Amino acid sequence: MTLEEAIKSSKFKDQRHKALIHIMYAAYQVKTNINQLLKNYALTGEQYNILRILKGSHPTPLCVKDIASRLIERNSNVPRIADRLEIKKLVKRFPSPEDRRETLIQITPAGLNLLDAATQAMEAEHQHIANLTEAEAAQLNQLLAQMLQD
Amino acid sequence: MTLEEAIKSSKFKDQRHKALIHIMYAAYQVKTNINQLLKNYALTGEQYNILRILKGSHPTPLCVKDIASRLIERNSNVPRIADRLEIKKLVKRFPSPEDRRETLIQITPAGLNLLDAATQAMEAEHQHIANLTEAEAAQLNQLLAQMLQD
DNA sequence: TATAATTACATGTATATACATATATTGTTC
DNA sequence: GAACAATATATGTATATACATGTAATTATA
Repeated sequence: MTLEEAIKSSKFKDQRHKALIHIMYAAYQVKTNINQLLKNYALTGEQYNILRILKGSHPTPLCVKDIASRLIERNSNVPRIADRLEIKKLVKRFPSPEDRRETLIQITPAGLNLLDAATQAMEAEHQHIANLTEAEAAQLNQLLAQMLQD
Repeated sequence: MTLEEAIKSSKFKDQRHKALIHIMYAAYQVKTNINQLLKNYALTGEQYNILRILKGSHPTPLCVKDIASRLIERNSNVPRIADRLEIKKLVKRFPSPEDRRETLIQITPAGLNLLDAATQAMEAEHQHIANLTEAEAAQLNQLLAQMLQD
């Protein structure tokens, strides 16, 4: 479905205005697709993102603020998402011995297993979602980078 | 800030994978920017979107499902967002005389005034956010449309 | 070193998202 | 027209987002 069909409107002030709406529509489509896929693993998008970040540093645990600094959506509430991961025993949590204000979070073997399975499915899905050649994707990345620079 | 700086990572499988993350990052930046601006009008992004949709059909009211069908985020809960707009007297709500299952929603004069002020600020902001020429924006739109097709 | 400022995290509240279920109304079929 | 199916909205629950506030630990400073 095109953007115009999706929002039943084609009244854009100009191409730049349309591009802003288009980006939000594309992001929603991508997110929805990913969330659907992750339901097979009983994970939400943010839970998956946090597991992926923790795997990146594994076996070194990360504190809450280091996880937050790697998330796109900075206002996600890492302590509460970690609560849910901990209940499912996908991460464990313990106070930092060096700075007892910090809570260190580490992915468990169960977390690694689930993440690997989800990531495999995700990569297959990514190929399906992004109907672009590598050259086109590179151009899209260049335009997005330029748009966001100030 | 570039995507890589924002998420402290540059490990992408390929350009297509990066493009998906990039789109979600760009959308987040745009949304955050817009939400900040709308705080001056005590509106959330979704409240603004619904007011804009209602203005589009004004003075004809729209039922809940027609509003939902024009939103990018389809799972937004229109009845509850309408609750909040109604409390602020920005919309009024009444059962449809033709089909009493439907609730018709209409933007009030106060809603129109607030929306106009917010929209004016929004348009100025849009020019600032999207650091692209019209030709570049058109190219971005083309790439997004292609990415989302089928 | 006592006090103040800062930092890190947890928690509270409002809103939104995602989805399931309930209720009222309308449409369909026999 | 009665029974059933479909539709429209409302409501309930879990999670996430956005932001304010509280609390403990650390750092800075007088």
